[in-house]
Amino acid sequence: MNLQSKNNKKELNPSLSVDCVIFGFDLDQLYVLLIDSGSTEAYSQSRMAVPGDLIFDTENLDEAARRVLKELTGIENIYLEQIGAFGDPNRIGKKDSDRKWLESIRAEPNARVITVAYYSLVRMPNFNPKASSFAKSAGWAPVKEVFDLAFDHFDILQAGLDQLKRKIKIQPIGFNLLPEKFTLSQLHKLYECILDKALDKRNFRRKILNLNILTNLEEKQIGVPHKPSQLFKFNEENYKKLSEEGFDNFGF
Amino acid sequence: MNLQSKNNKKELNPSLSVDCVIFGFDLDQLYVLLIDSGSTEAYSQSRMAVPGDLIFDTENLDEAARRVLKELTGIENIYLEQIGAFGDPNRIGKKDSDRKWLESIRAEPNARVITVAYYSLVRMPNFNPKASSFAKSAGWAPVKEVFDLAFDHFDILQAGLDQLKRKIKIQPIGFNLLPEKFTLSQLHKLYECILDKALDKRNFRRKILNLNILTNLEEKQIGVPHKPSQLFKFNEENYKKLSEEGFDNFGF
DNA sequence: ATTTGAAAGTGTTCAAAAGACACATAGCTA
DNA sequence: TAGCTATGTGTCTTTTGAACACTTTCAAAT
Repeated sequence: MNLQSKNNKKELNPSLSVDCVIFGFDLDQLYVLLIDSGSTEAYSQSRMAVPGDLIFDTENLDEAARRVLKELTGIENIYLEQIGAFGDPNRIGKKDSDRKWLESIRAEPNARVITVAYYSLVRMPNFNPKASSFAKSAGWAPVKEVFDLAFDHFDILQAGLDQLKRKIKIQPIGFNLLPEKFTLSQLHKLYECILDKALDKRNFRRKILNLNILTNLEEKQIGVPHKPSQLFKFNEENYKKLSEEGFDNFGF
Repeated sequence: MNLQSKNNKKELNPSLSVDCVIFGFDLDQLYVLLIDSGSTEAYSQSRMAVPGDLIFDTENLDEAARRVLKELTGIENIYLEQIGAFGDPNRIGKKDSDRKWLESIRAEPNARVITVAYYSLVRMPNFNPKASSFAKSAGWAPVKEVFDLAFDHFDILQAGLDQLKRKIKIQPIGFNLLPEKFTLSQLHKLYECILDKALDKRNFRRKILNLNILTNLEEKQIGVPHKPSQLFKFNEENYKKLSEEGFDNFGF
């Protein structure tokens, strides 16, 4: 940082926000939590976006992201990782609909806003949007059915998804999307959804079991109309040992 | 982004900067370009930092980073990748020396500054700090000998190094650090320096040659006091083909 | 009671890649 | 011409990845 140029007119004092791409998984497909930032008095069209807020004075970036998540979903201690900063001068004013919305709602609709994007993984059943007060118009959308979002939020979503794909190959963060007790099939399905490709069932099981980061709960599914599956949970201690040994590849 | 809370006192209008971790390689070890932001009239202690500047009104984040690089080194078209945003409220005021420096040089020494960090890879001989007008006090420091930098720049350096390690395993960006013509030993050494571990010579050669992204120039080193080595160059076309086929692992 | 449907669970074989390892060669220099 | 120094090369073993099909268990329907 070179802040010697004290009074250069060209310098920037933008607003700064965080935006959170919140992923969920319902044992069948991957979802993202979207809010409808339209449907206000002044702007009535639906306008899906990733939740976010301006950053406060005293909080660091992670804290701001956690606050947004907490306010929206009530959930704390969520898995959270920074995607990066998005700061195109025109990022919030590219589309007509964005400009109209900004005019309807902001004192300075042309002010530049730079955002720091995060993605996070939550256990979907822990958050039912309908039950939240904040989220009058929040809901889970299947990631594959999202094509268009406010501002550059579609780019942010894609960047989050890319990072999740990369990350899940080198750290077992996927457990944050599953219930505490889960079956190998569910885990298998999760990896297929995130990586967006089919994985051989037997090979997947062998590999994940060989990692030794699952504890077999010696407990079975009940009430399912087929052979009941063993339930497992994530074994954090073994995972710690594994990572200390310098583990860095799931190889899926 | 949820900008509905127009006039909330707690919101933030920070300054925004970019900081660039510029890596170089002299065929022997990895270097980082540092500037001495001390040695001004008002503050005379040496104070090494990564180069950076405030972001201007009209430029996007990548452009700002490129501008900093250009101004400092005169080099354009450098390989550049965002590391992420660093925004701890206290990131520039943690150390006594930082606070003193800020007081000596800034109108509002306590103003919050959020920075977007980049790392970039340059061919060291293309930039000799001594020859640059801007960089009266810029110089290359061996990465392994850097222990302490201004603000949170040491953290930023480490984050850049980590990202470089990760990235070089899935994209051959290392060529940006080598001269256009290089030997396999030089490439080998580069990978060892970045990954900070020994790699078997024969296995390395086999793997890198099998990728088919090197063109043998049928040209030899001259004047070396040992068996002269073949020279190679990076074959961009073959690399493009390779990545389109879905290549994502160097496996070192 | 029997059948049906649906997902669970399980091993082997083949091919490819990773890892370990040692000596002859070419050019400079003294 | 002897010595130094880094180059360049191949094989074997082990590990990992990929392909592949049938039996089992339970609930639900008949």
